[in-house]
Amino acid sequence: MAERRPRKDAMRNRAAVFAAADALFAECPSPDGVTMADIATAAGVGKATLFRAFGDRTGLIRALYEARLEPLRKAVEEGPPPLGPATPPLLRVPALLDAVLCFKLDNRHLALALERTGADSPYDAEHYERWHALLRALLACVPGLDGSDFAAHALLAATRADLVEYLAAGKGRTREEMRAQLADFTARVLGAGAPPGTAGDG
Amino acid sequence: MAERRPRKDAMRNRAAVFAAADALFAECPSPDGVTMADIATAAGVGKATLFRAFGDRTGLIRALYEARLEPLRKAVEEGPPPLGPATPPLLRVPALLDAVLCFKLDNRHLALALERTGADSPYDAEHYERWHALLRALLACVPGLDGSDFAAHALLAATRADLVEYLAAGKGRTREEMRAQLADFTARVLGAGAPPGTAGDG
DNA sequence: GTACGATACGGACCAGCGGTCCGCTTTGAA
DNA sequence: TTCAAAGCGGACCGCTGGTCCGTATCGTAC
Repeated sequence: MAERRPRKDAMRNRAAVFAAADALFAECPSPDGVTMADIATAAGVGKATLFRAFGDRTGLIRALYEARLEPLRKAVEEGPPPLGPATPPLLRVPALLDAVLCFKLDNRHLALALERTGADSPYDAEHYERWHALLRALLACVPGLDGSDFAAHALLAATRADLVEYLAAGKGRTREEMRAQLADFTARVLGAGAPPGTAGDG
Repeated sequence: MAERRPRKDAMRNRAAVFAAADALFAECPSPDGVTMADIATAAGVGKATLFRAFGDRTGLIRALYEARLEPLRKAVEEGPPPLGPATPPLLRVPALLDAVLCFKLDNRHLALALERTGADSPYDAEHYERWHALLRALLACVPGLDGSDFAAHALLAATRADLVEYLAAGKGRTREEMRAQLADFTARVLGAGAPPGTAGDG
């Protein structure tokens, strides 16, 4: 076994850092307002500890984000409908997008920090690939929908963190308004191939 | 007269800075790799000149971007169809989005630099408001399309610079592939009312 | 309980960035 | 030619992400 369990204090510090970072990002209006030194101080650890544990700022944010995302990921991969795998595509796609939107609303600060963390494209993140691959596969089942690959990107782009932030904080959109609008848009994309008369709901 | 013409050297320097910055951003893979000092050196001016002329880094990038965008803006506001105002909405919307996509492809470096310029949201830029307002107005004419406001945001999000960069550079998509896919997607959004005579699927 | 090697800690430290300041040069009109 | 004002530019500053190394802590073998 090359695996060696980390020391207790290391684990405790890791948890403390997560908590502190989460709180700080939540408080601060702009992710850039939160420095690594801030996080270290708030967590009661030294700066070097952050970098040792997470590599760099991006690594810390990403780790935190993925940790928060974990429940949703699990619900999608092995949970019950409408998120889980047993759901038919035409229902699952809107459910997925709605879940992503809600997650971003609930974790705006983190999503924002992640998506604009310096030089890294948000599209390089592993979880994006996951969402995209899944969505693409589902869209491929939709009749008449050409280019499911791009459509998946486009639909996910509609839930970009800074757009969500802009609409929610800047434009005062409520959560339910945004959910309804995204659902409308999604239905529009999904439903164009349906023969007239069958796609009744609005 | 409150207006006083700027001095010759000031104008010449401004032009030199534009040229240098454009070239540097085009060369450098990441916008962050281009520093203000780099631009100043390449333009043959002092750093302070940059800040005096443009306020800060964001101001410089924004000014450069808007300058490059100017022809397109004009074409949209007073040009001939399919971009100009005389075009019926169902034709103009795809034309606009295609034009935006092409612009971002042609100016990837600038668009990327602008959209992730530190703390500023790309949605605060004036030109975004312009595009959105226009698109929204056009979408409002599309029968059966609820939520033209959000739909306009979502369609524009499909042309985000980092997505374009990701698809073009990372995934090797050609220009024409991307144009076609965006056109498909746009048509899908526009055409939920069953496009006449098309046997599209298959 | 104690001694000891490995592991992790943390604050001083560094390079590089955006942004500012002030003495000097250029400009253009009298 | 003169001269005031507009503009210039490189030294300078504060702050950031990131690193280093002496030191404290942990887990273990005795």
